[in-house]
Amino acid sequence: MSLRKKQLPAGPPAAVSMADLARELGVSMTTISRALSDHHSIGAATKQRVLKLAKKLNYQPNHLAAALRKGQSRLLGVVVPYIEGKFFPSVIQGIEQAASRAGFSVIVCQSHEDVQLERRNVETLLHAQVAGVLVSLARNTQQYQHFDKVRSRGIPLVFFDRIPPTGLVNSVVLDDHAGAYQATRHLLEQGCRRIAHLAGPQHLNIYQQRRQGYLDALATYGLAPDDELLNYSDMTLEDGAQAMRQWLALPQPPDSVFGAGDSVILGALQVLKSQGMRVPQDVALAGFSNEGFTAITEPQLTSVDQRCEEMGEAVVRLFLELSAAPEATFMQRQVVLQPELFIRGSSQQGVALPVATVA
Amino acid sequence: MSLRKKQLPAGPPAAVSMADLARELGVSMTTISRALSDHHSIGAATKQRVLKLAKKLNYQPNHLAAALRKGQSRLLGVVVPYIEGKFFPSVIQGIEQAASRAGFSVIVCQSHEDVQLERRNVETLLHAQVAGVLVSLARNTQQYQHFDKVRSRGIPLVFFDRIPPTGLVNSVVLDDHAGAYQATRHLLEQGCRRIAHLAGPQHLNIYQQRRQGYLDALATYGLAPDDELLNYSDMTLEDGAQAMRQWLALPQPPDSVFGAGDSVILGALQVLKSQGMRVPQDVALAGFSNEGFTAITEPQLTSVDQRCEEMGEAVVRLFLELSAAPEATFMQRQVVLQPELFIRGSSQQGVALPVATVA
DNA sequence: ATACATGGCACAAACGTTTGTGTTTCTGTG
DNA sequence: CACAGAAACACAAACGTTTGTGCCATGTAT
Repeated sequence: MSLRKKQLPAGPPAAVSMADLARELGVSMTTISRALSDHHSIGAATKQRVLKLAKKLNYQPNHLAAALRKGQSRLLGVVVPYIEGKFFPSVIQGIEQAASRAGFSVIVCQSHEDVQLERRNVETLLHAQVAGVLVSLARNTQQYQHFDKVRSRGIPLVFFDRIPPTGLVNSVVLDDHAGAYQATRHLLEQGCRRIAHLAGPQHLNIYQQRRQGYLDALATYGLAPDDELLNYSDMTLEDGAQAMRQWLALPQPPDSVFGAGDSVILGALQVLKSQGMRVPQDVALAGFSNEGFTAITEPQLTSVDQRCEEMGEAVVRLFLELSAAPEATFMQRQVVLQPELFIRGSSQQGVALPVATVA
Repeated sequence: MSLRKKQLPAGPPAAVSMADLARELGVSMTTISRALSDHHSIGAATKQRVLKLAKKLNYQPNHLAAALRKGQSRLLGVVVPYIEGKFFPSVIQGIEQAASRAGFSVIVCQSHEDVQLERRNVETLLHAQVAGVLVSLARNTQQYQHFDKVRSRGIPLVFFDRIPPTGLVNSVVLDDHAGAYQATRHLLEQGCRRIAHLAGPQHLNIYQQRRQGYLDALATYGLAPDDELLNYSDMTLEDGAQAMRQWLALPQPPDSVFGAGDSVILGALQVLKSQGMRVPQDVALAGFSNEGFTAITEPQLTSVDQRCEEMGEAVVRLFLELSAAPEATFMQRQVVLQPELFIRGSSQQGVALPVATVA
């Protein structure tokens, strides 16, 4: 009724497409498409006109259509066991950064340490036509056929941190062996000689490596490993507490503990304190992952940092290489990052100043 | 050269499409499509044949094409300020669960507390043709035009936890006021009368509500608020430490502190311990969020739990309602969840048994 | 002046679905 | 027997891009 310049279509959002631009400018859609993607066969003047009108009409490219046509989207699928804690969020953070720089978006799925869900997640990602799949394995994943589908579709597949035992994959890992070796050697340098180890499930590469690093460090000092001091578990806080209680009951308890995780070390710490033992004087502690809470326990926990963001970026870099060289999907590259040991009060006297660090 | 049953196409992944099924079965693509989506105009027998062949040939529907045709994907976009800590991962967890039940996948983006990035994230999601956008605002978001685009496209928009001050949106929030009220009343019931408050940025609805809950609880006990005991900050650990030091220097220091977050309370705790004050005897503490670390400090921290997973599920439920009633995009619904107070040692003697709980 | 390369653009066929509108066959009813 | 109506399926046009190829001007070398 009122005198508007143009009667806006009432309900529908009225998305503006290339066809609209083409009509408006009196050129073909080809020209529009090529102008927007900066194709060489389009004149500079035309490009300008197209760009300008696109801004003006607030043209939003439909990535779905593009993806359909090109058979490839700008989506990256990520599957992780969980996103609590510090490690995976940080890695994802790194992935997002690098991905968005390269013009990719990221879908994150959690497997909740369950192969079933992991399988379904991979399906979901394939359905979403992702351009790549980045995976850190669930704890109980022992079979890997669900990943064959990814490769058979020619989609780059990169594992990180928790990778399949067969080396025939592209992967980014931390040098877990080196991290464990450093931590253990640090304990040795503090004078410890009966060093216990809280190990994780050995079918996971990372825990295997950490255990080996521990053993090798002992060997360097000419120490034989003591089976009594080697505990295998799922690395929960309770697991650490239980193991520590058993060790304290030994005729000759350990003088220090290196844990393949931080929670498990926290469990040990709580038991030690409840039994009146002093940390690090009676028993020194070192963990793995450099979780956030390592800085707020008393004493603070020495721990191995995993370069989370770097790992995320490396994963994306590797993906980009793979997708640049389509034939190279069957390549096997492994990127290894170096960890860093954060020394705190749980393993060294004089460092245990929790409040001083805050001041 | 060798005698295989069929010469497999060498390189290409050879994705099987509806056209393939149609050819194989000698029917039209229409039939295939309708059979797969269980349309009523397809005979039961035909449906069976199609389903069977689909399984056999391992047919994978191309969601992109479907989304293109239908103008809507099965993707849900989520924008959160960050994914560290406990809250957002848990909410996302809830979202994922509910979403996958409804056949949706989830894209997660972080705004890193930056409006700029938030804006870009929303763009990215729109480009990905998401079916819905679920947002928790960045700390410094004060303008909201970038969300108009979403609504103008007719895409359901749901805010959660951190929502715009204008009530004209669909949202899911915690009853922050009730949570703060409960926590403060709990301190009052412990005999505290000089209760300080570590408040957050007041332009965010949640911190405003928490402050008000604190004030109202005081009022219930006939206590007037003391400006000296009200501290505003960004709620970091350092902020909490600094405020606590100032309060301890007062002629009449507080006998307890309620913090709008857990980190900020942790900062206060560390200062208290470093100055030889006993918690909760000299100063009782209560925080907000029920972060993981509240259970490992000494004493453990009393805190308000935010029903994270429930929130995630509620967000998706609301989204589903909105997308079911397309016209209702301009509806304004607000779902309010009730928090739960977890009482631990920092506010009540006899509860502070950190190790006993582990045993 | 003819031949030839080149820049700048248009045609039209894909990509894999969904869906409104036929078209055929069959069953039951008047 | 004729006819309405349903059941079961096919046709073909979308959805918004990308891209190989073809066309027509120029401009340059011969």
